[in-house]
Amino acid sequence: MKSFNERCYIILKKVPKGKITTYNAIAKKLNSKAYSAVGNAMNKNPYAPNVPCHRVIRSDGTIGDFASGPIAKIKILKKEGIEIKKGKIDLKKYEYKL
DNA sequence: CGGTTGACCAAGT
DNA sequence: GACTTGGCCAACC
Repeated sequence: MKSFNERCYIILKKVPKGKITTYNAIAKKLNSKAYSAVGNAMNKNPYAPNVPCHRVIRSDGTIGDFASGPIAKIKILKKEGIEIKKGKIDLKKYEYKL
C-alpha cells in the first residue's frame, strides 16, 4: 500500500502535457478531502522531474503556489501551451478530467 | 499518540 | 473584490 502522497503522484502522472488538474480533483480521486495533504505531497515531491507538479492548480483556476515560486510555474505552463490570464487559467479549457 | 504544518477550500466580513 | 476564519485531512516530529 503506497502512501497517500505517492498516489497523488500517480494521478498527476496521468495528466498529459497542455492540460492541468486541481488539488481538489486529485483529493477526490483518492476518495478524500485532504486538499492540503495533496499540496503537501507536491511540496515534498521526491519525483520532481518525474511528476509534473506544475500542472496542478487551485480549484478557483488560480496558479496556487510552487516550490520555485508561482512565477516559475506560470512560465512552465505557458511553455506547455497553456494560456494564462492575469495569473489565472481557464479550467473549462485546460482542466483534465481524470 | 498528541500537536504542528501546509503548493487547500468555502463561506463570511 | 480583497482579507479573515474555520474546517478538512494526511504527513511529520
